[in-house]
Amino acid sequence: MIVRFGFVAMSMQLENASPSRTMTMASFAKLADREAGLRRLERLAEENLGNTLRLLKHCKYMDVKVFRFTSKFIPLATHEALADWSPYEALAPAFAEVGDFVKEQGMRVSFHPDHFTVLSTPREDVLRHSTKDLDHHVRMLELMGLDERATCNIHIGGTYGDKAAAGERFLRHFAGLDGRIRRRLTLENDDKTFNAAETLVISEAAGAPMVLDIHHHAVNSGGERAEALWPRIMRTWQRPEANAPPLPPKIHASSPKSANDPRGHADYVEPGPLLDFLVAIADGTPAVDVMIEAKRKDEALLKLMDDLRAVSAAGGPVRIVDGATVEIGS
DNA sequence: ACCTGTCAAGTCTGG
DNA sequence: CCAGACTTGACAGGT
Repeated sequence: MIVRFGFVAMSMQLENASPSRTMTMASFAKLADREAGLRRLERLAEENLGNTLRLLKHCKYMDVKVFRFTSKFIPLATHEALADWSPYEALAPAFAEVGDFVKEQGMRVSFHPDHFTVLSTPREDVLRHSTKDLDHHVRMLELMGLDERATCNIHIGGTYGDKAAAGERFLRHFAGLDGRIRRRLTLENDDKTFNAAETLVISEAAGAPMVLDIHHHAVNSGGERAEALWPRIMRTWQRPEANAPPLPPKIHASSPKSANDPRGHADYVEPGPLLDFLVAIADGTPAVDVMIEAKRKDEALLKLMDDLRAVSAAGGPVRIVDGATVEIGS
């Protein structure tokens, strides 16, 4: 089984390379010239995209093929007070430049709209904002010229005291989305509400791939073993409706911050539990991509690769392929 | 140069 | 019904 590792949004190694510089609404509102303010937001976005290109070049240097973009490229992009503003045309060349590099390098990229995007909501206004946010993310991928292998990962959302009803509402709202949005969505189990087994049922019903977060599963397992769910999770990645070739399943990996705060993310990733899981699924799984979600970002990935090199050198079930790829099992 | 409170957004819990 | 927690990088305003 080929395992490619990736990381999220930013680098702890590159200096002054934030991809998510922003401006608060309070300081925007203070500006005398609104048009000049909008140009300034667009300049910030260009800077964020430029820094993302630097990050992608850094990925190339590290052999990293799997990367998640920040959701904060364009400050205040979907803010109600700026609804008349469309930054997309002005930013098209900067997005295209990022997309061209992704395609040149054959990278797998994604977004993870944050927890304000909730398709299980009973509130009409929240659904409208969520849909707008998803459209915003998909539009950025389209401006990059990336096909439907570039996805947006979301959680099922809140339960509002009735998980079954929330799940049904999610499916109804999901079905109501534009195909161009729907076909890019992946669904992830979370650490509080919809666990892996529950997310899997919804993924299957929606026809959307499921991202398995093994840390979330460790703290919200519902009594299931992730290995037992794996064959079904794998099948959700066949994506017959997508206008793009199939992708390897994706896994999120992080480690508990402490016994006190088991849901928090630690600086680095403990190799043990991750390796155990990968060994357990290696038979019958040709390839997976593993997103490292640790506080130390790319440094955590490099440290994990060091740990895996040590396992390999000690005769463990790991073969190092390159700086961010290993082979496990046969 | 460095520190602290705040930030557009949603949901859950506890009072 | 409302305040605070959750979680996170970066701003904003202060020293």
